[in-house]
Amino acid sequence: MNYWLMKSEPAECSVDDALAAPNATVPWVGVRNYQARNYMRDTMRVDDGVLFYHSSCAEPGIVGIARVASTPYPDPTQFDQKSHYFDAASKPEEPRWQLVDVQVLRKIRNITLPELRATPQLEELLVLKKGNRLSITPVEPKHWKAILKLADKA
DNA sequence: GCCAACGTTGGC
DNA sequence: GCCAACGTTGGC
Repeated sequence: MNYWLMKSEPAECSVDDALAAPNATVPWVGVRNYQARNYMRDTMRVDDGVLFYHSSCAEPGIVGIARVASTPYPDPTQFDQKSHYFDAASKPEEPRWQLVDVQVLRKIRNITLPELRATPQLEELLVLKKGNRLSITPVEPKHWKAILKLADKA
């Protein structure tokens, strides 16, 4: 069992949007970075833990606990000419972009970026590292536990 | 809007 | 394969 942090822009898909979807499950569309894709395609397993993170917004932070809810499959938006994520170079017989479904299990209070940075146990959390831009990063078990503990603090 | 950091592209 | 130019991410 592995753990992950996955960034989503709330203007695109917030944790509330995900909760409102059938089974609180959304396809993680729009990843167009090979390293992030490789995590979804090659490393993620169903039931892996996911920290749902809001990025590019007023209060960036971890807002939900989720799980990987499917095996990888082609991101349909890469073939949709009207989509912002359309990729003309990707062919249906050889899809370039794969995704997984993510199911939100519970919404938590927003553990904000400043709070994460102020937590000594999270010093090595990848998403806090300088220059990190990856939208999907692995999370160590000790970091997962520390964040769950923070989630339940008042 | 700014800008640091990083990824991708494409000419050579 | 190198690397400059360009595009994107994402916090502030």
